[in-house]
This record gives sequence, structure tokens and C-alpha cells, in this order.
Amino acid sequence: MKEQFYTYQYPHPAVTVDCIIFGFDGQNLKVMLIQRKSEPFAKMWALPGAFVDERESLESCAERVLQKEGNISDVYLEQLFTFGSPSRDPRERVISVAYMGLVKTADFELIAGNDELQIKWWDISEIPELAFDHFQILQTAIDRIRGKIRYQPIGFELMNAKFTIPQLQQLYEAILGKTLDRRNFRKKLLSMQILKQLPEKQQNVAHKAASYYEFDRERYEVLMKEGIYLELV
Amino acid sequence: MKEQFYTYQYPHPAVTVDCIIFGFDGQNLKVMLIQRKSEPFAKMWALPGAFVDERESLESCAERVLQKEGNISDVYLEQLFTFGSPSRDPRERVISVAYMGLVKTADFELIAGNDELQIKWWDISEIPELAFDHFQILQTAIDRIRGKIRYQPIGFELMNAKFTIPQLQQLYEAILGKTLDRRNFRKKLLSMQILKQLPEKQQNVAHKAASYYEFDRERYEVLMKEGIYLELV
DNA sequence: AACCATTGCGTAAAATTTACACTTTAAAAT
DNA sequence: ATTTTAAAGTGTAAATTTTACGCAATGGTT
Repeated sequence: MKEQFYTYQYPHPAVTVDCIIFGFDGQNLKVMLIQRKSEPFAKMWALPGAFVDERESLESCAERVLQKEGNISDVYLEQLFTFGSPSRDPRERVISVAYMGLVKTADFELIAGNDELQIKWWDISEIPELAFDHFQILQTAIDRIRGKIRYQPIGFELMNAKFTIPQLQQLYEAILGKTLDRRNFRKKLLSMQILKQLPEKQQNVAHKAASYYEFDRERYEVLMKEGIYLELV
Repeated sequence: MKEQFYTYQYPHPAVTVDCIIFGFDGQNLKVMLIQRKSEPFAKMWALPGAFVDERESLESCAERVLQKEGNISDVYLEQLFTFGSPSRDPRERVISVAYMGLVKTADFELIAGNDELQIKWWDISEIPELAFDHFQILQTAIDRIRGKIRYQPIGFELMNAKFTIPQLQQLYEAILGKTLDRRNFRKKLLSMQILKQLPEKQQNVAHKAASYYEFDRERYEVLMKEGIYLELV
């Protein structure tokens, strides 16, 4: 156990960063959860998180959590909300800054960190009981991603490198929890000209091969600067 | 000076809440700023803020700040963002949770708190140099309110009790920084049926008196529950 | 009583969204 | 080698929404 102590003239809360990493497996939307090894809430499932170090930014802390607790790196992260109810942690006052991100489950092999019994992807329709106020945090994240996907190219960020339009549609449908018309989805998407078609096509599919696209970030940023509102769904 | 000290096994950052209170004077959008009495950044203008007390929620802290530093109460507040760059405060590591709100300037008489030289409304087009990273925080708030007003009935919350449609439009124009068509604004607004017309009209205006309305919160919550997207502008 | 400023309503044209059917392609089955 | 299967990709007409305006109504002012 550490022997050093930190003393302040006024009370300071502890600050943690908790991460909500959504994972898309081509079909459904999942979320990465860990099973806690230690008290409090030992053996319960929870969002991965860590106390913020003295000299790291909140976002760096989120990156560190993901690296250490899930073997995940290079993820586009976005700050979700800060949860600060005085009694949300039984040990002491803990304020938690939540970050969320979205990845393809296939891109990472989850490896449980030192303080975890297990780590795995859970379908967002089958979430177990969670430690602390993590269910509420997760619910906030689901609401946010559902709202956000309507007018921001989420999923483009994640669909790193290349993707087909039907794949992107699958993601939209998984997040929104409803089906969309193929033809209209494609039409609207292409009309905003934020996709660049690649010469490649899908290989070895038992039907017409879909063309690969990539996100045209430059074009997107021009549109954003012009204040153009992209309503995708 | 306090004699008590607070000791922890791990380093704890200080946590503050800073408040961005936008004020509408019927014409333009303002923001409430205080002039600091003490170091660091003595005499500079800044957002009102305070360290979070041990047993208060973040939102309660924001309410306390507004009461103490600006004589403002009963404001609808929304969490904006949490700023946590390790070097944003020269004294020690300070993480700041920002809250924003919107009021009518006429509804409050600003009174400077103990640790302030002055407090006043500044037009958002004439912001002075600000302490800490408060300019960045304010900019984030302006972006947020501009984005938010498009699809959420901000300003209804604030237009406490009653308001006329042209008054509400003035607010929208002040926030968005552009003019809107009177007839279409009214049409769209009324079509979503979140306003209740009152029997009263304006008094003593040198032209046709506008009718007063109030926000129909119940109806609004029904729409939200149904997931209906209100695009107001 | 005429004037002025602003509210309030209506309508036609333009743009966007929605609903839906057929053709194309690549592999797998016959 | 031909047919079958499954999903990609394209077009269009109808419905809906948004946009752009003109004009009457109202209440104090001159």
C-alpha cells in the first residue's frame, strides 16, 4: 500500500473517467462492460473507468482506461456527461466524467485488465445489473448516440478506412433500433457528398458486390464551417 | 484562514462549477460576467464559479453560485461540458463542470458577490478578455445554445409565464444571429402545438397588440416521449 | 379621421421526403 | 454451362414540408 498522502486546505472530491464503448458487430449494437474484481460492487458488471491522474487530461485518462482495461486504442471519443451526485459511490465523493466511443467489435480483442474478472461485449438489449449509477450513465449514452446519429456522421469516424453503404445502414439501424429504406438512405447519404467512392468492391459475397466508400473528412469540415445541417435520418 | 486540512491517499483534483448565464434583453443576447477581486487573474472578467462543496450536487453548486455571485435564482440550468486540462488553473489541478442557462435580463437585478468587483451583462459580440480558459468555455456555450435552439424549446423555459410570438422570435434571432421570416416562424411554432394561447394581449403598444402565449409543458413532454423531433428553425 | 407600425393569416411555388419496382451482379446450385 | 439466389444499385411519382410573399386587421399616434 502507498505510504504517501495528499493534503488540501479544502475538501476535494475524487474524479474518475468512465467509458462507454459501443461496439458494432455488423448486426447489433453492443457495449463493452467489465466484471469488477474488487469491492465495492465486486463481481458486478460495470463500465470501465479509472481515477484521473494528477497530470493527465480527461481525454487522456479515457484513453488510458481503454488501453489498460480493454486493450482498445485509437478510438474517437466524445465527452458525454459528468455525473456528480454526492452519494453515487459508497466510498467517498466521486465525480465521474463519462466519455463515449464507437468501434467495430472485430477490430479489437478485449483483454481483461488487472482489476477485472472478465470483459465482454453485451448487446444493448440485454444489459445486466450494473454497479454504481452505471445503468443511468449507459442509458444517457444510448440516448445521446441515438440523438447524435441523426445529424452527425457518427459511424463514419468509426468505420475506419472503408465501408459499404449497406454496412453503414446496418449500423444506423442497430443504433436507432428500426429499419430504414435502402434506396432513400443511399440517396440522402450520397446527396450530401461526404463520401468518396473507392475503386474496390466487396469480395466473395454470394450476390452483387457492394462498392467501398470512405468518409470525406475535408468536405465534411467545409460543410460544418458553413453551418450546414446534415440530417441523415 | 481555515485550520482544517483534508487528506487523501491519492491525489484529488479540485472541482469547480462555472456558470454561463445568457440574458435576453428583448433585443440582443448577453452573458453575465463578473470582475474578479482576488488573484489569480484579479481585476479580470470571468464566468462566475465556485468550488464544489463536499455534499452538494453539481447542479446545486451551480444554483448556489448564481445566488451568491449574481443574485439569480430559479433558472433552468443545463450541464454544458467539463473542462479538465491539467494546466487550466495556475494554482492547482482544477476540473470545471460548466452549466448554462438563459434568463430575461429584466427579471434580475445583478448584485456583485463578496469576491467580485463588478457584475454585469456583456453583449456576446463584445466580450472582454477573460480569466482562465473562460473564453473557450463561453465559446462552447454559444455554439451549444445555437445548436440546441434549433430543435429544443429553449427560451420557452426562460420566457417564464407568458410571452408573445414576436418576442420569442426576437430571442431566436438574437441567438442565431440572423433574421427569420415572421410568418413562417409563427406557422411552424403553432403547428407543433406546444403553445397555449392566453386571453391576454399586450397593452399600450403603438400598433396591433400581440397575443400572449405560454409554453405547454405537458404537451411538450408527450411529444418528447413519442420521440418527435421538433425542428424549430 | 387619416396614419403608422406591427400582428396575424393565407396561398402558390419550390424543395424535400416517402413509398415502392425493376435491373444488375456475383457466387452457388443444378 | 445454365439457372437460381440474394443483395446491390437506380428511377420516379405522390405526398409532405419549406419557402417566399401579399394583404387585411388592430391599436395607439398625429
